Amino acid sequence: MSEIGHNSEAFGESPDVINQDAQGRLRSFVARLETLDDQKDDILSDAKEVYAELKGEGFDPKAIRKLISLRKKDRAKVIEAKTILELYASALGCLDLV
Amino acid sequence: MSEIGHNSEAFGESPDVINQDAQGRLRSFVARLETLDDQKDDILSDAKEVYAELKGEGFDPKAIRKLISLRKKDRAKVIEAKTILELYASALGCLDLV
Amino acid sequence: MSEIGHNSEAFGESPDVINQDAQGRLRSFVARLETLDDQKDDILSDAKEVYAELKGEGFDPKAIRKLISLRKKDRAKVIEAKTILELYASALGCLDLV
Amino acid sequence: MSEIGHNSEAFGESPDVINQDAQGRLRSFVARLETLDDQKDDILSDAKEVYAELKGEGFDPKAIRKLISLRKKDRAKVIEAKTILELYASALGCLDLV
DNA sequence: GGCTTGGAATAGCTTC
DNA sequence: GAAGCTATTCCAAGCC
Repeated sequence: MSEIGHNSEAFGESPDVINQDAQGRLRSFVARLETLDDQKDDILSDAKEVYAELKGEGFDPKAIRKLISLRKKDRAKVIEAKTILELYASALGCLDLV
Repeated sequence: MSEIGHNSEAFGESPDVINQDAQGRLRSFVARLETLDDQKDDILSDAKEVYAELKGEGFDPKAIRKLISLRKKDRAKVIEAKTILELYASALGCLDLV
Repeated sequence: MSEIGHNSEAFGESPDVINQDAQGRLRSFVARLETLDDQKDDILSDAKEVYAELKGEGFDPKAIRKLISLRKKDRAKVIEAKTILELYASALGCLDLV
Repeated sequence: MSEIGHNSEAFGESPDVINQDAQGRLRSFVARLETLDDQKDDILSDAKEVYAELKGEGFDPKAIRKLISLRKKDRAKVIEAKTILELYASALGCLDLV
């Protein structure tokens, strides 16, 4: 393991200097990413509140999640999935379950 | 079973109808949630760019993902660490001794 | 799109039909999976009994669940721990130095 | 924290003796539960293989999961219905008819 | 019986 | 484009 933070002898190309530079850039990248992650968590938290609110008004959170998910998904794919399920159920003779 | 937005008092209307008010609130909730979801997608997109950038500078994206994940877990772990001791005592059936 | 068990080549038959062979294999797969699922349920049932028993002896089931979960994670962590060091080096862009 | 494993002065009722006993029983319970958990993991692993296999034959794993889930729920309902019937028959003193 | 936690499944991104 | 890994989502079991 090479000692990080040990500034070796004022040479511009020594491995340690490279590491120190890399370390600085790494810190910067990590900071940016963690900031973004925090923002994402805030948004998820907000969404959670909205779900709590609508639940408080008597709506079904689960149903609304599903609804939003469906709106986001491609309609064609939804239909295809349903078709396959019916196909298999039919093969098993339990179409009534679908 | 009581249904929100169900306006069938003494009317012969279909049960599958929601009143105007509930419909409006539902639209509002869905709009808010979809806005939040869009923002989340933007952030994920930004993070993606950052990963592309750091990769371009020779860093390993996978490793940095792991790093950030570990840092996040560590922060979370400190918070729950205080409960573990009690938990162990409780597991031994001698919580009263702690 | 190629569909397994879809025997409609040049026939006017419904697309929602599976051929005999595919149907047989499907039945077989489902049977195997349902057998496995039954076995899993038996095991979960046994575990439930153990938890009831230990609760009867004054232990805290919730704590013990947590304990077992932590032990499982620990074991997993030990296995991956050896990769983390390389990962950190990699994150710094200096894997070659390790 | 009380020192576990320290057998204090040969008294049968000291807390440490109680703890040692509790510790032994705890170990036993944990061992039983972890064995069961291992078995469960084996079964899940087997199921995973089956899903991989059927996928290899062109079936849609997701659809089959759904199908099995539906069949399971259905069976549960059938069993429940039968139970209720027996319950009523029993109440009417005509269990022999069921 | 709902609510909350934990585990399993799915989907998306990454790499080969 | 297929396969593995990670992250999110979903669901069910457990507890109050």
